[in-house]
Amino acid sequence: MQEQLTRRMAGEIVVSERPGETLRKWREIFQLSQKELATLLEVNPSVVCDFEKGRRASPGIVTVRKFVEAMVDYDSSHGGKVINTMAGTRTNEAIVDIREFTSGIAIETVIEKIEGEVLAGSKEIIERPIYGYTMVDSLKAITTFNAFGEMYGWSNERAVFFSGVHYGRSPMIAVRAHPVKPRMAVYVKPKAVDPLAPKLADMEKVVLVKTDLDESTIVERLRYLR
Amino acid sequence: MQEQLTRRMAGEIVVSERPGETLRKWREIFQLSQKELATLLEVNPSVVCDFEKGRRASPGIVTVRKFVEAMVDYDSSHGGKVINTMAGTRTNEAIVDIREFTSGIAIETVIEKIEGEVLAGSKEIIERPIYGYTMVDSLKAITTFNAFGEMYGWSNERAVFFSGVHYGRSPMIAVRAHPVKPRMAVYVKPKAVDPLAPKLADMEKVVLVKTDLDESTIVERLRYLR
DNA sequence: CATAAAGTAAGCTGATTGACGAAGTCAGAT
DNA sequence: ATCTGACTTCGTCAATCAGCTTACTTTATG
Repeated sequence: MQEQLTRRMAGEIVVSERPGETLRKWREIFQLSQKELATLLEVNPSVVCDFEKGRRASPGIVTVRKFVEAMVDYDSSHGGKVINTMAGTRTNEAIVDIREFTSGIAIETVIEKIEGEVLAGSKEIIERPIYGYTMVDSLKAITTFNAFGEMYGWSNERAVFFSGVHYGRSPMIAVRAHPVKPRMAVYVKPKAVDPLAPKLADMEKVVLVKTDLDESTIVERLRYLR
Repeated sequence: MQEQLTRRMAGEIVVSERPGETLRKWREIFQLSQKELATLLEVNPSVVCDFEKGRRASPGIVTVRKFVEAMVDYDSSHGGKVINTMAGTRTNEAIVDIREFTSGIAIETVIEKIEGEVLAGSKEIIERPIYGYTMVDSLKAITTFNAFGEMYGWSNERAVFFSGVHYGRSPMIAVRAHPVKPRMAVYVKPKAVDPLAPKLADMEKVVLVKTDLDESTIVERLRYLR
C-alpha cells in the first residue's frame, strides 16, 4: 500500500503542470509544515519552499523520491493516518498475490522456475517477455465479482496463475470473455485439464501451462525475479 | 486513461531502484527501439541509452515526462495498442465523473460554485480544503456492486456528488456504512431530503449540501477549479 | 563474410539543480 | 503595535544534468 501510494504521488508530481503545487498539495494532505518536512529531509526550509514555488523547474527524480518517501514514512510511523484513509477498497480476496517485475522476464524462464508443463503456446510466443504476474483463486474470482478487472495489474503482458482449478474450463472461458488477455495462464495443481482449455488458449494466443507446485512455492520462486 | 497511464509510468520510474531499467521496460512494452524513441524525442539515440544505462542517476522530471509522454502519445496515435490493453476494468458506470484537483479547494468555494444549500456541517469544517470530487449515480452505485470502493479516487478529502437522489436516505447510510468517508456529500436535485440524512452527516462530520443544478452544469463549473 | 541495425561507452560543454543562509513578507496572537 | 511563526525571495556556488559527437561492441541477416 505504501509503495503504491508512493508511486501514485510521484507520478502525479512528475506529470503535473506545476509540480511544486502538487508537492504542496501532498504536504498539506499529510498536514506537515514546510519546516517539519524540511526537518524530515534534513534540509533548510527554504529548499522546500523553492521547490514548491517552482524555482527548480525540473527537480531530479531523486529529489522527488526523497520528498515523497519522507512524507509517506513519516505518516506510516505516526499511525498511518493518511495512508490508511487512502487504503479504502484495494483488497480483493480473490487476488492472492500480484506483482510487477522491473524488467521483462521471458515466459520460458518463468516456466522453468515453476517447473511448468506447456499445454498450449508456440515456441516463439514463449520467448516473449512478461512484466508481472497475478495469482488468483479461481473460485473466488468468479464469485467475488470484479476480480477479473483488477487481475491485470498494470500490464497485461503478464502471467495469471489460477489456483483451485478443477478442470480448467472456466478460467479459460473467462479469459476468452474478458477484453484484456494475459500473455500466459498457469493452472496451479489442476485436478485435470479439459481439452477445451488448450484450444481456447491457442485461439487467444495465450501460453497455457500447468504446474504441480503449490501457491506458496510459486510465489517464493518468483520473488527473486526482477 | 492516457493521463492515468502516464502518471502510472512516471511514478514507477521515479520510485524505481533503477529508473533506467524501468524506462527500458516501458520502451519495450511499447515496442520501440532506442532510435525510434530518440526520433520521437528529437534527440540523439545515445541520450536514450545514457538514461537507460543510468549514466544520468537522477533525471529531471521534465525529462521523465518527455519520455513517458512520447511513448504514450506515439501509441495513442498508432491505434493505442498498449493503452487499450491497459484499460481493462476502469469503467464503472455508476461513476459519472471523478477528478482530483492539483491543490486544495475550500469546501465553501465549492458550495458557492454549485449554488449549494448547506444541510449539515459546522462553520469550521466548511473552511477545510478538499482535493477532488466524484459524481455518482445513486441508484447504480447501489446496484452496481463495488462503486463505493472506487468512489474515493485517491483521497477521501473530497466531495461526493450523488445524482438521482430521491429522499437521500440511502446515500448517507452508505456513507455511514463504508469505512472511508468523504469530507463533503452533495445531493444533486433531490426530490426531498429525509431529516435523517443531516443527522447522519453530523455524526460522520460530513458536510451535507444540496444543489438544484444538474450534473453537467456542476461538472462544467468545477472544471476550472485547479 | 560483410554489412546493417541496435545498443554501449566516453569525453566534452553549457545549462540547471540542490543546497545554503540572509533578508524579506504576511497574518494572526499577545 | 510588535512579535512570532510560517512562508518567500534571492544571490551564490559546487555538483550534476542534458545534450552532442564520435568510436566501439554485439547481434542478426542476406
